[in-house]
Amino acid sequence: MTPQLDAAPDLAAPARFDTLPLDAKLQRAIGDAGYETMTPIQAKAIPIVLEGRDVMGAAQTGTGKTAAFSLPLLQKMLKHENASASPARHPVRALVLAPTRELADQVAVNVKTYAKHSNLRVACVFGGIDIAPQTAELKRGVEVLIATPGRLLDHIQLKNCQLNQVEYVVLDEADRMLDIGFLPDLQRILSFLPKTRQTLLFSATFSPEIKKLAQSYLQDPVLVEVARPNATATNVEQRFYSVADEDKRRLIAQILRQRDIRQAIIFVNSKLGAARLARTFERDGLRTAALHGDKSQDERLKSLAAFKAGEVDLLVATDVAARGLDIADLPAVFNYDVPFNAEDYVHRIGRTGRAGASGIAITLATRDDARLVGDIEKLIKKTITLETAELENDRPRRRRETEEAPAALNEPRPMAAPAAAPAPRPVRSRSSQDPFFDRPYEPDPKAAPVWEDSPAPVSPSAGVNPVSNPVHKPKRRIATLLGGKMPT
DNA sequence: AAAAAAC
Repeated sequence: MTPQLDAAPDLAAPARFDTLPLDAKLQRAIGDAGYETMTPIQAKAIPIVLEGRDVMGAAQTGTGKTAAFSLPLLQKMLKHENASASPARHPVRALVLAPTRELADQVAVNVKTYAKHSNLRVACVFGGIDIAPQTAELKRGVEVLIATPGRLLDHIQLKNCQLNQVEYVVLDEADRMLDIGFLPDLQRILSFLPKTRQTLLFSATFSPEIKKLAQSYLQDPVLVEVARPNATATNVEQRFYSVADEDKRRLIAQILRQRDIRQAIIFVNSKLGAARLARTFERDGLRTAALHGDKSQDERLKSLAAFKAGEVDLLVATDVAARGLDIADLPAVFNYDVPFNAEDYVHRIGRTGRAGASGIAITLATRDDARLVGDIEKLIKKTITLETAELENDRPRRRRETEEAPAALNEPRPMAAPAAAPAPRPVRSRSSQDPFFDRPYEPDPKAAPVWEDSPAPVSPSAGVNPVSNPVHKPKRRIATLLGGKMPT
């Protein structure tokens, strides 16, 4: 064998975590998690963070940015790990900010996993839930704090935590944290931190304007880019369909069946739209959950957990779910609405195709969406071909009188609408045009219980009829529902 | 045209 051939595999081999100068406690946790080799963003960013430099890191969705900042940050934190033994006040040493509560929670779960063999105390605070337990935890002292901006400001105001000795700040989804909606809160929070500190910004998307703005929050930063910013993950198949609004639901049903997709997130642009669409899929008997800002935090976390656990097949969500959420092996993402911001498109479809898996992203565009689709094309630098949706079963036959109606239709709908509520919409009149309703109903005895088993009405502020959930009807899995042929 | 983030 020639020396060249011997050398080649070594050069190509991805760097291993165990080559990093990380404490044995962290190495053990990495090993426990089953991680061996680093992703490109991890291989590049971790040594630079360890050096103490400010970093602006850009890498595609699903390539391990959380570990890229968490591991070196924890390494740096280890010098504080026995602060809990000291009777003095315990200042926060590292702060991680995230734009949504679910993402903050997820980051905290990750950081805690990496920190589990150390004595570091990691806490997470966000709004929508009882503040008292968070206050108690903060007062006992934490070294690493993960937070959403609003609740953190609350805690600052209440003097529940001391941020004047923060050494490390991470902005996860940094471009979002720096955008106009978050910037005032962010600036207030930063005003409580020491000027001398290490700042890390990570995202899959950075616009030129945000990049420039970000410079003012960084000192002599290193730009770590493993892909052109705004690049979509290469392992996600992207398709765009031109379709009328009223056909969108049927097209989704058709694609789910044709491509045998077992689970999907369906993104819509508004909370009301999410609540409504989720309700229609639910009426169709699909195991569906909704995730949007008009739901209680308890419902939001339950929706996400049920989806992650596979107890729910369709998650209808607003952009609250667009960024960062790591749902293992999610096969598909639908954009029921084209997102208003092209960046959000990159993040939405980044929920699939994570950690090297393949995924499919399907965007449904009406004729009014041409400009938004153009924006996406420009951002991701890929040519978009708008396909015309070929709807099967365009004129479904009417069910004959003698034929037994699907059980789903015969079941009494639990419409216990309060007297004040408007009458439920007449869903049945549309049923014969709806492929879903023409499916025979086969209860799946093995189907996992649906989390909504306790009444979880959509928030009235969402403007949806406050009918209680059809909870006692077993939900059908997509596979069961769509497994057979469509009626002709 | 919206969503998110505190009470």
